[in-house]
Amino acid sequence: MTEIDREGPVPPYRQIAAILRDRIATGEIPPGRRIPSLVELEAEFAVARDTLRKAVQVLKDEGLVETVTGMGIYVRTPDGT
Amino acid sequence: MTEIDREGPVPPYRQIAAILRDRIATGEIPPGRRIPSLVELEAEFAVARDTLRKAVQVLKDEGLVETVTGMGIYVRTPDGT
DNA sequence: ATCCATTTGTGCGTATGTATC
DNA sequence: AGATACATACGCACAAATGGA
Repeated sequence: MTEIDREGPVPPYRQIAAILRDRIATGEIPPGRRIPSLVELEAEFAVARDTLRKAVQVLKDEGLVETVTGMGIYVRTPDGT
Repeated sequence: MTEIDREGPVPPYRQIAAILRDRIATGEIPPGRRIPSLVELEAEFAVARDTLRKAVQVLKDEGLVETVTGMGIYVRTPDGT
């Protein structure tokens, strides 16, 4: 369980986005691989789906990940995919 | 078609769980027997599969039923199975 | 061995309502 | 009023297991 600071000024969805962004940057989650499902992330961060959706949306807007309906959310590779 | 109250405070998935729990308790659906499939329940209660999934999850947590992929949802017997 | 229909399992996308700050 | 968060519900797509033709 990863702790989220609910007191500070940074909303949970931004904190989670930052954490996932870091995991991608460090290669902990390499390109082409799927990131944990919303259900798993829900358990890890103890937040609602809605919050996770927003966090993922941030990464999608940054072009770091892309979602595939019925499959999951994948880390984008430098080139295609 | 069994009616579900969508006005009250009790969410549909809890109402459905209660209905199925009652059918099991009264013996209407005896131990070892299969419960109607999700498709059939979908028709009976006019709700989405996601809602039924949650209702079934409640009964699974209570140890009343168990699911078998490709087969169905079965009422557990006091002893095994 | 193959194919297909059935059934549950697992994902995400979207929408609505409520509550809090 | 607006942003954030949570719970619930519905829809759609794909995967895996089972059983029968």
